[in-house]
Amino acid sequence: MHSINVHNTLTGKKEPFVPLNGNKVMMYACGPTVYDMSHLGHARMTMVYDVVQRYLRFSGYDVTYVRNITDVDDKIINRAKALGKTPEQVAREYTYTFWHDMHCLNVQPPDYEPKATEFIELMIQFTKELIEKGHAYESAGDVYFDVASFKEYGKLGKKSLEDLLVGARDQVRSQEDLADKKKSPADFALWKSAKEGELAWSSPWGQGRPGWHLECSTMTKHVLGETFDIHAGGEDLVFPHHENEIAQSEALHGKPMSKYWLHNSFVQVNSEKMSKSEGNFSTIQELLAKFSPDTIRLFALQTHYRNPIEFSIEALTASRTALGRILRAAAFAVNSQNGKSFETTGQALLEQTKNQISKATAESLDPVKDETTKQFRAAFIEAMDNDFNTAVAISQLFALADKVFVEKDEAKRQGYATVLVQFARLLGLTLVDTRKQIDSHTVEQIVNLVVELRQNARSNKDYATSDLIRQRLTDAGVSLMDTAGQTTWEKA
RNA sequence: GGCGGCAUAGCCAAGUGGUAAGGCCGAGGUCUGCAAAACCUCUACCCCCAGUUCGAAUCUGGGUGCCGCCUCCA
Repeated sequence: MHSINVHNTLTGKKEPFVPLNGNKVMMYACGPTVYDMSHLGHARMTMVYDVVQRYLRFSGYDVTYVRNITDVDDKIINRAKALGKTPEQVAREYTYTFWHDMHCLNVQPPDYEPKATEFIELMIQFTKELIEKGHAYESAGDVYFDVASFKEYGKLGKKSLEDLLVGARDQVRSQEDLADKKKSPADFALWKSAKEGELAWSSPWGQGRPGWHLECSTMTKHVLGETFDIHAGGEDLVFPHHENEIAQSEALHGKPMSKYWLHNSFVQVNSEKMSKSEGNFSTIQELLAKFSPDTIRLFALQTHYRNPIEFSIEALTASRTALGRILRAAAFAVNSQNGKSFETTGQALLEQTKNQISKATAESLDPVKDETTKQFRAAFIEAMDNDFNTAVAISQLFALADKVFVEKDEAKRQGYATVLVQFARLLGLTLVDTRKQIDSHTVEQIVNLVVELRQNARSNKDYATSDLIRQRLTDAGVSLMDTAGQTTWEKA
C-alpha cells in the first residue's frame, strides 16, 4: 500500500518503512526540557516530526504520536534558583510558552504528551527491575546503570565502550565526586539523590529524582509498549540520550526498543549550532514578531530534515518572498470571479481538508483530475516517500503554483489552486493569507497621509473633499480635530 | 584523541551512476499612466588530485576546509 523509505540511525541506512503491527504506527519524539524559551531549533524539530506524523496519517497509517515534556531536570532547578521560583513554576511557565509557540506554528498536538513528573512511580519501578536483573546498582543514594552489563551498548551512537572510556577521562577528572560512586565512568544515573531542600521524591534509595534518560524509557513503555515503531529526536540526542534509553529498555525487556530511529539535523548560525549555550539563538516568539508561521515553516522545510539549516534573516526573508507566490496562487482557490459551482464545491473541498486529506481520498477530492494534478500528486508523494524529502515536495508546490498562474481556464485554475492548498496543508502550511492584515503602525501612517491630503484640499479651498474625508473617517471611527496650524486625530 | 557527517551558482538548497530540482537575488523583455503581480528569456565545468566505469556531483583512495557527538542541548 505504500513505499515510504526512512533513514534509520540504528542501521545508518535508508530502509522501507514497515510498521510492527499492521497499519498501526507507534511514534515517539523527544520533546523539550521546559526551562527557557523555545528557539528555532526546537521549532524545526517539532515541525519536522509534525510533518512526519501528518504524512504517515496521509499514507493511511493509524498513528499514535507521543511527544514528551521533560519537567524535572537540573537545568529547571538551576533556572528556578536564579529566578527565585519553584521548579514546578518554571516548568509550568515554559510548558505554556512551548504550547503557545507550537500552536502558533500550526504544530498539531501529539496524541499523548506525558510529563516526567507524572511517571516518577513508574520510573522507580523501572529502576528497581533493572537492579533486580543485575543491570543497575545503588551507590550512596544514587542508582547507576551498569553499562558493562549491556553488551550492545554503543550500537546507536556507533561507539565502543573502550573508546568511550578513553574519551571519558577528562570527564572523570571533572567529576571526581562521581568517580568513586560509579563502577565505570560510562555508567549513567537512573536515580540521583537530592540535596537538602531540593526537588525530590522518595524512593527505596532515599530522597531523589530520576535521571534524564529514564523518563523516555518509562513513558514509551507505558504509552506505546516495550517495542514501538519510531523514535525521533534531534541528532544531538543520539548519544548519550537515546543510547542510554536503548540500554535501559532493552536490558530490561530483552527486545528492541524501537524499530526505526529518526534524527533531525540542526539549525546553524554562521555554520555553528544554534543553542542556548552558544547564545546565538532566535526564540520562536522573536521570529514570529517578524515572520509569519508559514514563512518559518517553509524556511524549515525547504531543507531536508537530516541536513543542517543555515539560518539567517536573509534566508528567512527569501522564504517570505517565496511564500508570497504560494499564497497568491492559493488565493485562486477561494477568490472565484464568477464560478458559482466552484464557490460551493471548492469551498467545501477546502473545508474537508482543513486538517488534511489522505492519500486514498486525494484523488477523489481533486476537482480537476487531469494530467497536471496527477503528475503533481505523484511527484509530491514520491518526494515524501523518500525519507520525507520536504524540499523536493515544496519544489512541486511551486511548480503547481506556476500552473495556477498560467492556466487560462478559470475552473481549472481554481482546481489547481485547491489541490495546491490541500497538499500545502499536508506540510502544515496554513496558507492563511495575511497580506491584507495591517499593523497599527502602518495604519497610523495611512491616516496621517489622509490627513495630509485633506490639508492640501483645504489649502485649495476644496472644502467638499475636505468634508468628505472628515465624514468618511468619522464613519470609520476616526475623529479629526483641526486646531491652529495642525490637525490631530484619534480613534473613538 | 575517538566516532560520525558535510563541501553543489551571488545567497539558501534538492539531487547517490547517464550529463545539474526549487526558492531568493540579479539582467533583459512582455504587460502597465507609473508601480506591483504575472508571464518569457538568461545566470553552475557540482572543493582539489588520482582511480573505477562506455559514462560520476553521485562509487573508491588521498588531500584540504568546515561541522556535530564523545559533558547539558532539538
